[in-house]
Amino acid sequence: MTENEFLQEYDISQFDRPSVAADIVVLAIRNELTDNYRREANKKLSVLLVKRSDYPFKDQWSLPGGFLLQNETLEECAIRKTFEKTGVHPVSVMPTGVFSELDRDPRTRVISNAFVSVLTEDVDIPYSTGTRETKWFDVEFTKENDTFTLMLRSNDITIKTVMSESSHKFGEYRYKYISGDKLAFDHSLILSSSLSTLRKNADNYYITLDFLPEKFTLTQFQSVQEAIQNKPQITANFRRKTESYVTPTDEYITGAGHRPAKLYTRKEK
Amino acid sequence: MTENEFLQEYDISQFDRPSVAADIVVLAIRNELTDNYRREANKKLSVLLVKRSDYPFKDQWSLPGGFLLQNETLEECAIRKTFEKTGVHPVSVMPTGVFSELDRDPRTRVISNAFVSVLTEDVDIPYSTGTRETKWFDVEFTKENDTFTLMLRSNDITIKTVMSESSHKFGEYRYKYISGDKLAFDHSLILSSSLSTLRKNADNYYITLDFLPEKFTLTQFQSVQEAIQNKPQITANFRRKTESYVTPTDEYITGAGHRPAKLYTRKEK
DNA sequence: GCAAAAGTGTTAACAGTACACCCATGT
DNA sequence: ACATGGGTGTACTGTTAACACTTTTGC
Repeated sequence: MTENEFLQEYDISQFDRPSVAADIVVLAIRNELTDNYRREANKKLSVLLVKRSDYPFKDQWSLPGGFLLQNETLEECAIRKTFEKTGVHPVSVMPTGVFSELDRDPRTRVISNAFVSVLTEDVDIPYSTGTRETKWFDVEFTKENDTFTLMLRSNDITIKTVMSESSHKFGEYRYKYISGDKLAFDHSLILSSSLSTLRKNADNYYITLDFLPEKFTLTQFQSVQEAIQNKPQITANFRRKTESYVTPTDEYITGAGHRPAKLYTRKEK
Repeated sequence: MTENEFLQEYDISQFDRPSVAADIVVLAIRNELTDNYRREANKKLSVLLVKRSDYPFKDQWSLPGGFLLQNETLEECAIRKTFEKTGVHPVSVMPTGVFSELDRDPRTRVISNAFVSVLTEDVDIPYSTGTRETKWFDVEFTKENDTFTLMLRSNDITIKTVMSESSHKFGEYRYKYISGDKLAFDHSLILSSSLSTLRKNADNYYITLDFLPEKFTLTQFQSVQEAIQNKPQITANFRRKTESYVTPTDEYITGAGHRPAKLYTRKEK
């Protein structure tokens, strides 16, 4: 038998196959409102959640996501789903892990591939449009002793989940539920794990830069870095540390009530 | 309709489902032979490859791997496959990425989940047992300008693949084939990508420690670190840098023709 | 005794931290 | 004028690199 004959007779239905999905943690840096035209807004990290309209977990909040189509890669699936839910077309998404536990979906075996997308350009955040089924939630993920708390807050909804770390091998973060509210499926765990992975990886500046637009100011860069890692930086030091990662252009941003900021592009490695 | 009624009527066959597989880069630190009873052996990184006995890619070398069973997670699948091919039962394996390109398998759509396992305890390496269909190959993966070369050497076989980097976003390394020999499927690319991911992650000492046995000497630790990163360390400095990652026990290894070495355990984070 | 690995001490260079300070702008 | 973010200089501090050196063992 030749290779061609073999392939013609190959029967794919002889193996059980799980369903394969992508779930995306869509994050945005939300500017808090200020009454001062000069003052820079406070930055908060928000995540986009979708209220499920069907079973299973009907009416519960979940990460956007869906099943992989036959003619797309997982990254393409994640980008497509992000676009369908937010209207934003990210150039790329960051993989944060695969969730293959047996009972994570009550319908059938589903392997979920998690991704993170950080939107750094201004998004129209439908923060309080009553009846929509997608909403942005402020994210706080904090550790106290061995307990992790995920707080998700929209203007009228608070989802609080308490977890512990179930494994921390090979730089992967995995959590298990202790008490409190839950998102649909294991999405509270996927969200926590993806956020931890993003935070850890973001100490490599290239990863933050991959989320920024082509041209950006150093303050923008610093804001995104601070929002992701939830840690303030001293400007002078941040600039020196990131000096080798960026190239200055000769363009400036004006009209902000203070000295114009130089635009930079990322330096290729 | 209730959630239970929904689940009873749910038809999983309505969606196309790809096949899901795990492929494992099984690495070992091979000791080169020495004629001096006192002298420490030179350390080389080796990878376990399997000669395919069936179509497709019949008679070509490939990474061990196989399809996910319904009652196991991807990690369990990778551990099972590692055991089936090497006889070694690793406590855990490190995920290094998902390969979901459309045409990577000529039979049908297959999503491959890549893992790395580093065996740090002495393995019986069947380095030159003629007719076996699994063999250890010395690994060299080097970069020159924008060209990457993967050299795999067994005693009588040399597989040399030349590649370029196809993407380097979000800390993921992806390569594309330029010229030379190939492993079956896209396994040359998976191997290169997994090795790069391992090397980068290994600058976090916890990841190297995750591969070491419960008790180890600092020289063992340093050897594994050096083999993975292919970079010699100055002992005095290595010890100071890793001091906060390990806890000394009061056991010693004797009988090596020189001063006994203290055994250490990894310090939990 | 001696070769080899185990393990320590000393110094210099470098990168990161904290903070004081000046610059350029729109209202 | 002035508040604000943009941007720079400097002194201090902790980490890392390089290398010289001592200790302990089996043959």
